[in-house]
Amino acid sequence: MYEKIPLLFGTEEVFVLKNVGRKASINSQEIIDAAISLSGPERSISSLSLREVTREAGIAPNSFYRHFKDMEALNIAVIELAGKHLRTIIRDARRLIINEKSVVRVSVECFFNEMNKEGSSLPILLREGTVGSGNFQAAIKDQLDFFASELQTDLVKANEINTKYITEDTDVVAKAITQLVFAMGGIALNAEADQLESMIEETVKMVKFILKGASKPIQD
Amino acid sequence: MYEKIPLLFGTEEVFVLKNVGRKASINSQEIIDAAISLSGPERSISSLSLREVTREAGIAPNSFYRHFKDMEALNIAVIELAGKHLRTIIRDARRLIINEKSVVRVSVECFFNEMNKEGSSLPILLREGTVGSGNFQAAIKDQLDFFASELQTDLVKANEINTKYITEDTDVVAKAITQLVFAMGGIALNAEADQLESMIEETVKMVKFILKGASKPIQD
DNA sequence: CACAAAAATATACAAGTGTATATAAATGTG
DNA sequence: CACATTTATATACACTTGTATATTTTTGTG
Repeated sequence: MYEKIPLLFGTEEVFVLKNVGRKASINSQEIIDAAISLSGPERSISSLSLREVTREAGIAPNSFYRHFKDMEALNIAVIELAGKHLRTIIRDARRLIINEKSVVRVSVECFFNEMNKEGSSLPILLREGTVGSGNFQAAIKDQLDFFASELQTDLVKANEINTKYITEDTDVVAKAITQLVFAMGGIALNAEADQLESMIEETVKMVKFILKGASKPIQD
Repeated sequence: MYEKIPLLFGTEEVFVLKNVGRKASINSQEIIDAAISLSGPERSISSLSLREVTREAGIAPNSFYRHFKDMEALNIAVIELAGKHLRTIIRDARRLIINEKSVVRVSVECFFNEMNKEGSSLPILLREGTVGSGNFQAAIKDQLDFFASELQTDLVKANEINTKYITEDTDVVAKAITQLVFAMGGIALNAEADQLESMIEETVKMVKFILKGASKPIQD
């Protein structure tokens, strides 16, 4: 798709990528969307066949290779997309936290609501557990670690502000909350819509238990 | 394999199952074992093909049908077996609890150790997350609910004995601990052997946080 | 308008799949 | 020993899969 064009830039020779020939009419995103729409409660992303995905995307099987090396590459791309999605959700959730509602409740509610939106990529991150190729699993682990790491940062900050209690072992607490919320989210995916509210309530309780259990009064 | 034999038993007609014809030389257990040995970190049980399993078991593909209706039936049988396995482990763990070591530590250690034994069916219960046919997922959910329910019973008992603190919301606490231990177990499956000890330590901490966070002093 | 380059498709093939049907092997009973 | 009955295998078929190779379609550039 691209051609390297040498240019003299000052004394340095640089290259510019130049587009020649036919423009790509198939978008990688369309393939990703097809994979997401095919995956569901009964179907994990890592079990989809190349032909299934291209069929859903409405393209020829071989066209796939212009965009991804193989199915593993596609699956990892989907996971990374879902991770990005997740981060924007949580960032947005923080903005909603004015003062009255608890941080925990707002975050969990955002998480669960976003997860139930049509075409969301979040469910994939929750469903795909601990199976798949090594690289695929590593990609999922990276996203969870990312989530946990941001959460830990928040806990540390909260410790600096709070004047009465501090949270111990912020790394373990962040990991525990992450695992728990993701596990509960995964269950909620298969639950009925009318059970969602009570599952949110349960998850909030669980997270609060962890936070309370990991806190101790400051001694001075 | 069996023939219904009508018998007059008092005034009631009853049936006795009688074995005629060829004795079964293929054991269902062998097929189950084949499935377990084929599943691993890179391969979920629900993604195995019928022919793969029969090949591993050393039998003809069609012989499979004498023992299971289809792959879903086999997968569910494996899950139920793993569940039984899990229950005996936890029962044994309780016997080990004399007094010095904490209940939490002993249970978690047993869980993690058993999970790493060669040919253990436990990993399947941890790996297979929230994908697969409806019946298959329901089978997994049943096992986790069973685990959580036993745990809740223990918590209620502990409340009756303990004279200073009681645990609130024992159902939510049991569910949280179950989800957390299973999630951590799933991660540990893919971890290096030398990280196992620290993961046990982390899990113990997490569970204690939940228990502590859900407890309050008795007021009289 | 040619012409080259890239994108997308068409065709093809070997390998694997679930399972229907037919056959063979093994076993208890008369 | 037959004979019925059940277990297990053999063969076969239609279908799906990943991908190699060849071809067509589309586009930018001279």
